[in-house]
Amino acid sequence: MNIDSVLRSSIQKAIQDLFNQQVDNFQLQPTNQEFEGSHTLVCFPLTKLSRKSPEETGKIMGEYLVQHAGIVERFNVVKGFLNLVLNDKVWIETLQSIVENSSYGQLPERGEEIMIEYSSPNTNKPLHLGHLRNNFLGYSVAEIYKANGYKVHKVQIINDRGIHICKSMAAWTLYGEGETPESSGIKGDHLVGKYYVEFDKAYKAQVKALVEKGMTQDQAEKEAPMMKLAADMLRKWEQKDSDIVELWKMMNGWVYKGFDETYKLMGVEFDKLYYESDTYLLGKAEVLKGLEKGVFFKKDDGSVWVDLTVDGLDQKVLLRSDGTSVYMTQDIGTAILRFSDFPKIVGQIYTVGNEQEYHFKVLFLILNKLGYEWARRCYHLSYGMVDLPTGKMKSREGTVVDADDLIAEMIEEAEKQTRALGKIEDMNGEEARDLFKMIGLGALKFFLLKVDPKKRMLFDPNESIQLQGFTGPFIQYTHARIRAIIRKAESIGVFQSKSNFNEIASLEPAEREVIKSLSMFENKLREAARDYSPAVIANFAYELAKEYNQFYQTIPIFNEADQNKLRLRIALSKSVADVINRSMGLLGIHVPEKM
RNA sequence: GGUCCGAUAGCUCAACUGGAUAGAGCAACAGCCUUCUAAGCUGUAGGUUCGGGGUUCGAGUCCCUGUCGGAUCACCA
Repeated sequence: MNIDSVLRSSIQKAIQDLFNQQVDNFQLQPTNQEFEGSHTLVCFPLTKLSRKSPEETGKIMGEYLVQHAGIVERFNVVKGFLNLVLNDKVWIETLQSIVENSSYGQLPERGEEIMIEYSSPNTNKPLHLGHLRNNFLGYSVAEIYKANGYKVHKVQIINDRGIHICKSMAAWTLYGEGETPESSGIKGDHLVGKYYVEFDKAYKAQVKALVEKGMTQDQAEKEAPMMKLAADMLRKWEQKDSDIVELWKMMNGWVYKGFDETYKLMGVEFDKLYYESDTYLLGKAEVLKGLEKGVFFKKDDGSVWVDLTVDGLDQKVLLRSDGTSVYMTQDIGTAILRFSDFPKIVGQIYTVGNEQEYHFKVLFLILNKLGYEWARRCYHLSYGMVDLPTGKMKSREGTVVDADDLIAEMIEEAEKQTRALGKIEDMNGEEARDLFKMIGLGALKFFLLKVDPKKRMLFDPNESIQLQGFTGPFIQYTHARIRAIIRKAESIGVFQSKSNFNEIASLEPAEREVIKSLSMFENKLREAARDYSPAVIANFAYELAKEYNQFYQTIPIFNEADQNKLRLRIALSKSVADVINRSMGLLGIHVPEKM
């Protein structure tokens, strides 16, 4: 049963009967901890209907509900707030229905498909902390949408061409001496990244030398031989020069192999990959069509523009005067391509940092102007930058936190702290390694996902490896503890008869609180999807675990002589473990049987 | 300069979209292991929600204004 909707319709009926009015937008909120009750009706807005004081209104409503709504046991009114105490039978029935619902936390199929893009790295350097936030967010939002009944397609666009990769290619050609991942033992993406740094070093030295010889900064930046070489490679690549294309393929191949390893470690995956080298020429035809339709306009020099001044934005170039595409053109083409690849999707979610907010605003406006109905359902999942205690991450200053290094450190730290507690002596080597990985990654993912995606966040390495308090491992630990209880319950045969809680008359407060938390899960799922926010799930999972730990601490489960009550406690525990497992799964975090 | 975000306990974050005395974790202090895992639980202390106006029964939340951060405004991606 759904308590909220039952209660809402009772309240609606009460208003109807008492005040002879049709209202359905009254405010029903959770009761504050300090007052008795679970649901609170805010009475101020109702005073217009009742023409009585808020207190009086609350009292009348409360009395009516106790008499007519079967589920309200008693009430109290504090100021204008009507606090409702539901009878324990309702909570017991709620638990019963959660226990019996094997797909609790999976909302019904909507028959809609949606696409989500995330990761989308450049191929000239390895992934870093910013990519971790991006990937974890994208993966998690995809899972949240699945749980909301959507069919989800996860994609990324790999920025595999352009001047950035040519820089790495240029430096490798000059200084590489044939070095490969195999010959050096360096992971492919890191090796290519190494030459990207080499390029930058050599380039800067050349610019400096030219400026000292009297060139202006601008001129020097264009004239430096390193840059000319990279630009030349880009030109040759576009002309499909076979030597350059071979080199490009080889180095990108190294990077992909490296990325694959990192993605595997991170536990993210994709249903389809788009490559910029395939899509960068798309969109031009669309722009020309739009030009014919009069959606865009042409300037005297031949360049094509969109005028967004009526939308409060500027004019934006879509085709250069030489007829070539820009980034925006390509994104228009890619969006349309994706809708023809997946004709059933109703929209797209782009997981991209907030520095590109303007870009996506423009992109969606343009798609809309081109007449694509689905443009309304395109959403930029914009997230804030990750800062370090030392300030911003800057690749040039070497303050970037490398994804592979960070994950390795987290796992190492998890191992150190786990071993120190001495609880895993009976595990074999492989089990232990899996556990360290689960805990290390759980800590990292939870740390990055518990914060509202929109907000920029601070990554403090010391805090992220903490395993106590509002952390992933705290929740994993709660799960492991419950699993120990379930194992014990199984060994003494508690599950042998089917659970039926009808004969239980009342609950302990701690039990009631846990059921209350459990019952919020599906609402949280909807909220998380609506807000594109895994943080909603992270907060929920934490609240649930905390609530359960209080129960665990105050009530010794197996001391209970009444078999029905014992079964209820075991069933309650199992439901918590299941919901923790499921909600952590939505964050891409695994939970252990023991830790 | 225009536009858009943000500012909440010493630190990191919440606050059900306008509701009650603004909540957690970390750090500090004081307690709880012969019991189902102490990666836990209980308590103490910590606040002019950046400043100033306004809107109303009620504002951390909405409006105006100022201060301080950040992003963005390329025939770059």
